[in-house]
This record gives sequence, structure tokens and C-alpha cells, in this order.
Amino acid sequence: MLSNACKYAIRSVLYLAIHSNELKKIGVKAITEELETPQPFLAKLLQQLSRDNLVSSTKGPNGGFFLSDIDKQNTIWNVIESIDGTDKFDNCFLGLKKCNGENPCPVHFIVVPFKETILADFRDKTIEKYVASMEGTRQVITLKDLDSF
Amino acid sequence: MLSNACKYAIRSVLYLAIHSNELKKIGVKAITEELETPQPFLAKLLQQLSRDNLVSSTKGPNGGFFLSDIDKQNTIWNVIESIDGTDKFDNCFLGLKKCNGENPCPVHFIVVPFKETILADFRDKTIEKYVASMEGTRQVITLKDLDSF
DNA sequence: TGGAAAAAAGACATCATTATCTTTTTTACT
DNA sequence: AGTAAAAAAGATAATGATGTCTTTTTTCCA
Repeated sequence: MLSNACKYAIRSVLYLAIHSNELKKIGVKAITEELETPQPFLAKLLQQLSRDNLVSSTKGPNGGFFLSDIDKQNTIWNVIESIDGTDKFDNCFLGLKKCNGENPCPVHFIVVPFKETILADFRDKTIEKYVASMEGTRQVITLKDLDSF
Repeated sequence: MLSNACKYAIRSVLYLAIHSNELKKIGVKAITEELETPQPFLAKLLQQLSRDNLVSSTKGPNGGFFLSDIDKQNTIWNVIESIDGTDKFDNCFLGLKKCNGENPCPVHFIVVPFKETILADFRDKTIEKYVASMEGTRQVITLKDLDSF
């Protein structure tokens, strides 16, 4: 569904939302160590996110990446737009260009409700709210590929 | 979610389920013209499906591909197993290896119900039933990338 | 003002998916 | 038997995603 690149990007943004701020910037190296993602590859992704104003960064000593309060008003959807593009979500599950409610493919009515649910979440819920709901329901996990307890 | 290869394969199987039988075999060329898929690529996929006994075929003049009644007892899941493999469905939406109900990623509880619904459909519903339900609810469409009316 | 730290940028390498092309095998029909 | 039709099989090519490496730019700090 999402590319590896996009998964890395989403995890990075959530990680930065939780652990960084204007006063606490985090370097690529530290992020990749936490998230266990390929270092130069994630650097590229963070550059892209930075160009699209989804993460903030400063160069030089003590520089690094962080999420400003403004950045936290963006959504997962914005991240997907930046990295993968969102065309794929418009496409039929079986690849039929003309598939729609009038002219449904065999799995159309199974897939569409899911799409609407998850895409609404991605589109409407800000990063800030995402993090808040994770904390609220004890869903905070290390995004690292390790046990969190 | 599914590769192009797998989408082509599923569409081919459904197409053959509707339009072929032991007495009416269909050649690769005719199938690719209907489905608008790359000809040699689909040929490879049909070979694979044939090896896994998901479609039947005969060589020589008047030969071609078809679905026997036995073939129609298979499922979409079997097709996915044959072409893409099903590992991807076990993986977390954000790529976290340890994501589960105890230790959920931020989208876990949004994604899981969908997965269960659609995978149950793929796993339990035979091709035969799929075709029947398409007909029953007037969802029969040409699988071709064209208007069907 | 010089050195070091860090992101930014660009060029390059690798791999899987997608797709094509050619040859071989099987089979029906004359 | 010979020929043509069709799938089967194998080799090759093109593309995009993934990943790495090197150089440049910016900025802090001594």
C-alpha cells in the first residue's frame, strides 16, 4: 500500500512530533538509529519533507530536524502526498480504470468503506492530534523495531 | 497493495471463470485483448497459475486456457499466494515488525478490521461463489478497461 | 576567522518488478 | 508424416524503488 520510503517518512514525522521541538533538534543519525532505517535514504526523505515544510531543520553544529507547532498541524496525508503521491488511493483495487459505484469491480464494496475510513483519518487528523490520541489510549510505542516493554 | 501481476492474474481467473469451460478454451491473445494487459507478461502469469493448478490449459490447435469446475473451487487467496505471496498481509501498515494488539502502531486499530474483512472474503469465497455473487447483484462488469454499458 | 558539525544536493549503485523476445514442446488436423 | 497452432520455458531488457557515496552549503563556536 505505502512504499517503504513513505513508511519511513511517516514514522520519522511521528517520532519527531514526540521527541523534538524548536529547542531539541535531532540529527539524521540519531533518528535512523531509533527507527532502524537506512541512514542516507532517510536523509533524502527528510530533505523532501523539509522542502514541503512538513519538518523543520537547521544546519550547522547543534542543528538537526524538529517539528514546530506549525508543522504539527499537518497530517499523515500531507506526508503521503510529499513522498508517494496519493494517486494510488484513487485507483481500483484490481486496477480497473472505470471502476466505481455504478460499475463496480468484484471487490469494490468491500474495499471502499475501508478506504473512506482510513483516508479520512489520514486527511483530517493532525500530527498533533495523532500523537495526543496515541498518548491518551496508551498506544505510545517506540517506533523502533524492538519490543517497547 | 497487490502487484500489477497479481491484479492481472485475478482478473484473468475471474474472466476465465465467466467465459471459459472445458469445451470453450481461450488463448492468451484473446484474454489480453479483453483485459488490456501486456501479452507476454500475462502468458507468464498464466503459466504460473497453471503450474499451481489454478487454471487449466491444453496445448496445440484449439488449445487455450480455461477454468474447470474443480479450478472454480479455488479462491482469490490462492491466486495471491501463487503470484505475490501473502506475507505482505501479515505486515504492519507502517512496517513495524513488532506491531500487534498489545503493542499497536498508531494506525493498527484502523487497519486491522479492514484486513480481517477483506482477507476473509479472499480466503473463504470460492471463485465460483465470487462469480455467482457478481451475477446476483448485477455487478458483472467487463473486466476490460472500458465502459461496460 | 578557521574548523567542525550538520543538512542539502547530486551522482551513482543495486534490486525487484514489469515486460519482451526467442526457442522448445505438445497436440490437432490434413 | 507434415504442418500449424498454441502453451511452456528460458533468456534478455526496461523501469522504478531502494539504497549509498561524495561534494557543497550553511552555521555555530572557539
